[in-house]
Amino acid sequence: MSSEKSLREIRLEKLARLREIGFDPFAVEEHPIDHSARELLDRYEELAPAEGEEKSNQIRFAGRVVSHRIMGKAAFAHLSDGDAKIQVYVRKNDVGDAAWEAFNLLDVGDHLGVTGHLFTTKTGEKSIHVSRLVPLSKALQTLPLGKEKDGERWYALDDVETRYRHRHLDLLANPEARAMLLNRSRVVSAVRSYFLGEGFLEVETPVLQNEAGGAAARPFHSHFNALNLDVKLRISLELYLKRIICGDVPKVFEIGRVFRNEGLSNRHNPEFSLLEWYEAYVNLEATQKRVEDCFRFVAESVFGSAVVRTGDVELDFSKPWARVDMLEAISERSGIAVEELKSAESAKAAMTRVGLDASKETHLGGIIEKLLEVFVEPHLIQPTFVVGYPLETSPLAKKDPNRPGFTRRCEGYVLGREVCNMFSEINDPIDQRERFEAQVAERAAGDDEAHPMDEEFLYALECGMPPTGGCGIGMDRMAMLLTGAEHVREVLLFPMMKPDHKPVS
RNA sequence: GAGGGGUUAGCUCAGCGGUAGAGCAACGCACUUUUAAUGCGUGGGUCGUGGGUUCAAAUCCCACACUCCUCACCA
Repeated sequence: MSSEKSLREIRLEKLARLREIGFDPFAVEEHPIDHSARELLDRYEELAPAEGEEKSNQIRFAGRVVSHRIMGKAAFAHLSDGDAKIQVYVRKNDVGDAAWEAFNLLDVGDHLGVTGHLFTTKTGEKSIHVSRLVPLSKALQTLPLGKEKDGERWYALDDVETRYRHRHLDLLANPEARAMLLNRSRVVSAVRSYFLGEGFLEVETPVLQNEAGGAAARPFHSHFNALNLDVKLRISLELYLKRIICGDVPKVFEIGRVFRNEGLSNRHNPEFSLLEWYEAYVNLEATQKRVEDCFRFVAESVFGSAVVRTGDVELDFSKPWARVDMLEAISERSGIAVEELKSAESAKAAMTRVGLDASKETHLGGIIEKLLEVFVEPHLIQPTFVVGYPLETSPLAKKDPNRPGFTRRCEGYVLGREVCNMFSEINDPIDQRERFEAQVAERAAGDDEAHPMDEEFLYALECGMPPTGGCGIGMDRMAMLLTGAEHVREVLLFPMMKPDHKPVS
């Protein structure tokens, strides 16, 4: 576009002029910074010089020019270091003719380094009185930085597509979006430090696999040229991690990207970060306790409190989570008697009676989970564990010895959404083989998400795995609920987007 | 995959058959404590892409692309 081209050309001309007068911004390699903008503002009393001592109390700062006001032979600008911004005051007399011209050649978006002393303007704003300035980069594009006063903002970057496709613009222009993304990273770091602090070993297992197992999902397919081998991208971390347990590493975890070839939604991105941990010699209840500890630790270390406010809800992670029995919860919310959920036939009839389509259901477990999803999940706002999952949908969880047809499995819910899935891992290789065989039969019957047979994993179990508790938490969903994000894309730096055929501005 | 909304200047948006608009940003001049700086002046658009209807299309119709929302799909 010609107008945009001309804006860019104007900036290129300014760059050329900067170089002519000895201020080539791209030739500069460094500009040490004594304090962040936030520090300068917070520690102003301590850092500002006394009257007459300005020259011996110089500080260095650098940041992006986010606004500027030039008034004849003096000028103001705000420099942002991303976290906060501070005003700088430049006078022609103080910096000299060449630097003054250089300053006048700056645009919003450029990076500038300054040396000067702290002072307060007539209107009361803590600022830097500049004695020396160094342009550090020239932005050739105009940046969508809005104007701002007293927390009110004008003309900021709002277009969702631009925010996701050009995330750097979002990061530098939208403080709320930036905070969410940074907090997501802090959540992941806090999770890692929790498990390291608890004596877990962090590992990395293969992304490229012959068979993608450990979850019910369609995988992505790829090809390894050197071995002429079709491979799949992992859909979970589970089976490799349990093989490490079989190697007598009793506490192990991984935080890694997994890939599921499924739809997009406000809670689904095809690649997402999954945390899984496995702990030998502990039961389901101990794993639940770990989930509680982990959430409390993360909330406290990232947000400073175990009580997190998100939207208009206060989530309390300081207390043990509520525990509800799956069938009882369904019964309570749907009016279906627990007795009706004992056989596929009666459960189907009940499902139809409450107005749901039962025609696609092939087994009791699927019906029960569907009923849970419809009737119970939306009500689980405060942290809640739903205990007792059906055998058919839990091919890797130990059978509940006291309850035929059910397993020692539990899922945690917060804000009406599943946040974690944990169970006592099957360590009986004969049982595990039977479960896989049942899954293979379902796959043969047309369920392309049924779990494939994994002989390598079975061999490891045959070599002996101790009783083990394991759990998986979607890190993106965890970040969403802690940051109050409504869309998973708000906690992903670069969410999945179709190729854009429009010219890049 | 289905339905609905959107795509106009760098950004945020208005215009919805009759010569493409505003604010901010940009450019010029003035201004050595301003802060959504101010005053005066100036430039900037294949109106998402491709067809069609019409004397005339940003505007109406069709197709396509991207996008958002809802639904479907989604241990």
